[in-house]
Amino acid sequence: MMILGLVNWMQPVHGYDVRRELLSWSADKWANVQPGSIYHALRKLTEEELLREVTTEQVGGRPARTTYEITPKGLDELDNLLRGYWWEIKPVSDPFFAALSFLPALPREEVAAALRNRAGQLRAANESMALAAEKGWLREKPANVTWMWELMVARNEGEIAWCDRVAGLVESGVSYLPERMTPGVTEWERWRQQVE
Amino acid sequence: MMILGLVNWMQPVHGYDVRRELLSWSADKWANVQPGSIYHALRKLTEEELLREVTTEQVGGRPARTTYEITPKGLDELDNLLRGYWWEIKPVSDPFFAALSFLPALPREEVAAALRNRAGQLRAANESMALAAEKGWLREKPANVTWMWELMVARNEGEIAWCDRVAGLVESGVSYLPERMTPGVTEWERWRQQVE
DNA sequence: AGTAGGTTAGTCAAACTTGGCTATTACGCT
DNA sequence: AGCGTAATAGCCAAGTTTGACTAACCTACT
Repeated sequence: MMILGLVNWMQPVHGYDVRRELLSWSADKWANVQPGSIYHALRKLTEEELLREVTTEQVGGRPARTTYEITPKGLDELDNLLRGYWWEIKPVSDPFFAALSFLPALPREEVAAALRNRAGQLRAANESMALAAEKGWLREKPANVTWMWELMVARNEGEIAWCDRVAGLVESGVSYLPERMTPGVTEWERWRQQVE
Repeated sequence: MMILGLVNWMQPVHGYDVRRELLSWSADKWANVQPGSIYHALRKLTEEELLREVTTEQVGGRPARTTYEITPKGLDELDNLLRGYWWEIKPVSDPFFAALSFLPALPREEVAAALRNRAGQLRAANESMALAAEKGWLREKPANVTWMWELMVARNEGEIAWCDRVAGLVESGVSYLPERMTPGVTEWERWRQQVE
């Protein structure tokens, strides 16, 4: 868990601080930690004795805030977790693959257009990151943050080339079917006709 | 929803068929559809009137199987969903980013080793895909399946280069800290000492 | 002084996901 | 014939995630 690492780093902290830090990293996008999950996670980790409550203070009539810190057991577990993430590749789930697997369901022109558009979006993302690097924005961040961006850029570059290439193929009208099948009216084409 | 697309494609189908098809695509890895989710999804989609039950037959003492097909409303919704996936880029959540954000928590040699290892794993994955392409394995699949693989390969290539480059940087001992900060004993280093 | 709008801190029910479980039938092997 | 294994079909309780909501406080402007 991400949360454990953050608590270790920022301890002693209360939930709201963790939440703000995560949002400032836009971690809600690349980890799956929405605000609502945080408090649950903190309680669960405490139950497992990886965290420990420090104080519960209340300021005025606002909700009481509980502060947590990590336990030795938690430190150990975090070390394990981290190692796991570093050494193992877990294939990530990308909804674009789902789209891709239903490729024949959209008309060729649209698929090609969507691919070009995708390439464009990726290019724009890369450029804005490059821009941020040029201006000092990154100079204030630790190196690993910069590297994170560079990783995204690297992945995106591969994908841009792919998008353009496949868009070309789709436009060129190559058959989607495996070689040995005879082309003809497929299920998909029938569907298209129904929707329109 | 992925399930909706499959039902449309295979209709009329019962849950178990969908499950097998998804597993045969290893869709449990890149979509989040584990066997258990399928029946729930089917019922929910039926409730929303995107699907419709066709028959419920029973063979011997086995659980009765219910067959579903898509409704016109479902067809429409699927069309929308698909367009969304094609035209919008949704940043994917990758636990490796989490690892990366806690980079200073591991000793340099280990980070470098893990990165080299990662590059190696990615290379191996790419090679095995290339191999599968050479042998006829792909010839039986529709083109979009091949393209899907090529997309993974393309992304991986970018990442391999990145891994090697960053591994080099880490080994070279560059500071993780932003330029204007003075190097010194950081929080992280103190942690390392505690764990060891 | 009043009030609109933001910040602080956390709760909660509803939705979703998981993966292990059941119980039957079919198949392969000795 | 007997036995172990695999396939068939789906259920369900437990665990997670979500995002909308509350309710007080602060501050800055008119």
